Amino acid sequence: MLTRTLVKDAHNAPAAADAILLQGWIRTRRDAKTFSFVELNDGSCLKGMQVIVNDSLPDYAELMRRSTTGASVSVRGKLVPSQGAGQKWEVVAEKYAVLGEADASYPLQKKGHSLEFLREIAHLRPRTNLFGAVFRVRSRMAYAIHQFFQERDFLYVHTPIITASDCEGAGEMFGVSTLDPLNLPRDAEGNIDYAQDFFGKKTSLTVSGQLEGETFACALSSIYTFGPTFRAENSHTSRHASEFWMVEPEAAFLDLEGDMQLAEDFVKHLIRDAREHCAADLEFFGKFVDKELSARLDFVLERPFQRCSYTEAIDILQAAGKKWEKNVAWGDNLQSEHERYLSEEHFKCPVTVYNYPRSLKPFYMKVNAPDAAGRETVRAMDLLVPGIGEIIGGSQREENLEVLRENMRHHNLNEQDYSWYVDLRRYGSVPHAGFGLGFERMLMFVTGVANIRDVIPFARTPGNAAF
RNA sequence: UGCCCAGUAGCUCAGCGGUAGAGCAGUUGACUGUUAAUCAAUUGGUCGUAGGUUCGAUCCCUACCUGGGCAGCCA
Repeated sequence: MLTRTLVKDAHNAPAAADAILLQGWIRTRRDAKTFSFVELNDGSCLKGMQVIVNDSLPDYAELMRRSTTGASVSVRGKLVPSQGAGQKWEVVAEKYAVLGEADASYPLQKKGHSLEFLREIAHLRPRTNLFGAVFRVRSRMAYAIHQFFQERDFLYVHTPIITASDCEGAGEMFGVSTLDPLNLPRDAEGNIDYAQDFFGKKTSLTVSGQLEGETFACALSSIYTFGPTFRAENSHTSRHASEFWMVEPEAAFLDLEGDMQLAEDFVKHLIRDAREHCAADLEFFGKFVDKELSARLDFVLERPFQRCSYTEAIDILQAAGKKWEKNVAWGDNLQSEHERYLSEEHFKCPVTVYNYPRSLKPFYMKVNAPDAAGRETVRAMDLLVPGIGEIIGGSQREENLEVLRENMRHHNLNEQDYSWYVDLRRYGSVPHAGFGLGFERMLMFVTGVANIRDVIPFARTPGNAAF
């Protein structure tokens, strides 16, 4: 029995072969006088394999009638040097079968489609060059994430998807409930009585595994999570999705400085890995998606990321001599236009902004000593990247029990709701830090694809959960 | 959630007060070691939905729906 060869491997064959078996989908067919060219793609690589089907094969006319774009075929034949210029090898079919036809209603054509249209046929778009390439890179990057952390002795921890904790500051949550919405139980005050719900309390889909991740870092030293995350924000932008994947390393005995370095090494590792293992796909993106891609990725690899404190960033923005939509003053959030200016115009490279005003950040971030002007900051950091903006957000966590409690009061949080989290500071507390990287945003950066909906297999955005 | 843009053939778009057009795809034929093949012919549309203005609306107005962009929220 002849085993199947992937198109990718056939292209890399060291020598001609008397018999190989290819199976895949037809991208296009071109008929010549006594034979047809059938271009077969199986998703293993960008480039299809050119198959020559001679009219001497039995049922040639009928086979070609059924060999339309989108049909699936099984081809057994000889791998021979191509007579044409476009490829090294081609396959001369000896046995040729159409497994599944694709009639005229098949929506994918040889010529380009708009990304908006392809989103409507998300079940078929991986059959296009662009999405095949995107999802090959996505798969490789997921692998590279594990490789990076495993090599550094970070343990992979599976934090819960359904959670009763609210990683405050991360965003709105999707509720998880089995209560009948038409007949909700009420407590004495008329509020929904979650005590009668499935878990006996109010639960939601996770917005971050960070708090749970910290508990494992405070036992196993260095951990990471990598999984889906859910935010019920009504965001309509090209870089927000309601369901996305996040990588969240957390390490004990790590400070903000080390956290920033880890983030930089991590991002560079992913880019280097994509360069090495997805070269053909990246070349495709460089040609059809973003002409600057290759130069930008090289540039990012070559230089250290810039670092600048929030306070310095404010000074830079105020000295920029630009008219801002929103004025910049110490204590304000950096707006999109400010972040863009820093990474795209001022530093012209990825930049890590750190030590943000305490008032802007969640309760768990470690508080710095006040500066000369008495201003309070926390050890937070955001990695800003040209073209996308924030790709990583992280911080050193507050390990001091009393300061953490004070922070919780400051944020109007009930300590009882976070008792297990507070315990980490009560028993053997250690300095620790971590960050979250938006996997899709990283993919946008690596591929040059401008919309987050196009780097997720099936995008969930407000009002849209087809498929 | 706010502001903005767009919905016309299967796809990408043009038309814009007088009743609908192109390219591609499809179909038919020709030609050819082609590779987004080429050439010729041809099929295909209650112009997003509902109201309104008008003698007359795809075109102007309003609302809604859908898609997209930007901002906020963040990753």
